[in-house]
Amino acid sequence: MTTITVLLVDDHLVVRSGLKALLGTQPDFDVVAEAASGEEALGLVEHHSPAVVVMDLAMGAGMDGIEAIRQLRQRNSRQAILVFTTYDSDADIVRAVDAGAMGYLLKDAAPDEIFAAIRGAVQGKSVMSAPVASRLFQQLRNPDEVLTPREAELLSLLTEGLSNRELGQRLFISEATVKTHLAHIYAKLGVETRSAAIATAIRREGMR
Amino acid sequence: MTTITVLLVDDHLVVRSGLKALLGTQPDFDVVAEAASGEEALGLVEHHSPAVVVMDLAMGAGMDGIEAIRQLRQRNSRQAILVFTTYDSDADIVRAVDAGAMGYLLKDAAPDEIFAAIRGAVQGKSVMSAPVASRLFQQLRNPDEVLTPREAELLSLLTEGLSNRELGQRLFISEATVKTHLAHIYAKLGVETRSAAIATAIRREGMR
DNA sequence: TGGTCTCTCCGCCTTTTGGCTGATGCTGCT
DNA sequence: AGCAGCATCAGCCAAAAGGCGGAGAGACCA
Repeated sequence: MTTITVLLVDDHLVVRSGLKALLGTQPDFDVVAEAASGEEALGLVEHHSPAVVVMDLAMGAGMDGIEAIRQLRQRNSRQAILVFTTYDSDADIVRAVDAGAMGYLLKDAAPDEIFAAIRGAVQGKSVMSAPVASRLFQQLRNPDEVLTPREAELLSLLTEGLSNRELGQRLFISEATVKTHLAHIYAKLGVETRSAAIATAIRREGMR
Repeated sequence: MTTITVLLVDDHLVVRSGLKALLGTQPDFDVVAEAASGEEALGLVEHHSPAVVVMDLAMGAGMDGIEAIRQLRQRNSRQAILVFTTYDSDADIVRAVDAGAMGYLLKDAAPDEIFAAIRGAVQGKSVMSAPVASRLFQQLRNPDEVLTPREAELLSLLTEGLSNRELGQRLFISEATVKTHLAHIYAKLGVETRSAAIATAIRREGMR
């Protein structure tokens, strides 16, 4: 039995100590360090070279989890990165996998599920919670409903409450183009109005 | 030194065990039970009569934290109830205090802050995290920005993505009245458009 | 080469929203 | 009695958003 060294990254102390206590019940896990922010995580990975990084996405201040994952990947570190977060937002899942995460777990996952995910991650297996997986499958099944990068960008700005004119200025495109994109977004989201699009977008993305 | 019995209520196992580990470092705390849902919490309070109930607001399924607090209060139980949650949403704070919570802590609070809050709660003191307190003060200082019940009702429906016409039909008022209410809501929220109102409303309410 | 996506842009027309002013009835407080 | 706040409604007008059809440029892939 090989020992698996783990770095925990979460801005909430209670979550870190809870996870640490949980992993402590397994003989093959060794939590070698904890970080409360993305910046801290980068430094600790350097010094400890853990086999697995378990990372929350929503970090209170500074670098968020996605960015931390991206930077870890760029430094060609060989850590397996597991996302461990509260919400199963479509955008977060895609972005995390895109950034190089090996797996995606929800915080309400059963202990055994968490253990299995970590053990799998070091072996190169990617593991995700059932709700997360089903979301991804649905996206694969309905490619029509997947926003293009540009559309996603627009939608994101839309949830800031910008007008068409402002959207155009911000993205350096004409208002006509903005309207075209919006029409496509509405169709894909299955809504008829900007308001409904904002509502579903914000709710869907898990927020904050 | 008296021992303070505590019931933890949170749907996330890691949070519960983290909090338990944290409270375990203090000699005067005794976590007598844990619940993963509001329903479970009600039963456990019956059997254990803890001095303090530490409760998360966002429970995955079933009864949410606010409702659990309300029901505990109705059963004239003498427990001090502490809200321990991730987001400092205006609405949640108000509703929790209204339902009978003694304090409102954020999950990123420092350990000492958590300890102090629990010890204070049994003595009838109400404690809240600094960001939470400042939100409440701001509401007291700027009563102009507090929505009337009717306005809040409208805003809530607004975040469903309804049009003015639909709002009117739903509330049995004319479209003219809807517009009047909306104008007031925009002014109080400090926004100019429906979109921005929806965005700030949903974000402010903490969501999920 | 041809087909498909994506992003970009146009015009025209209808509907929706928002700003402004003003007004009524009710309630509660002083 | 008088005043303030709330909820209700109206009309008018300008601005914003949305629906419809069409279209060109570049990327990518079979």
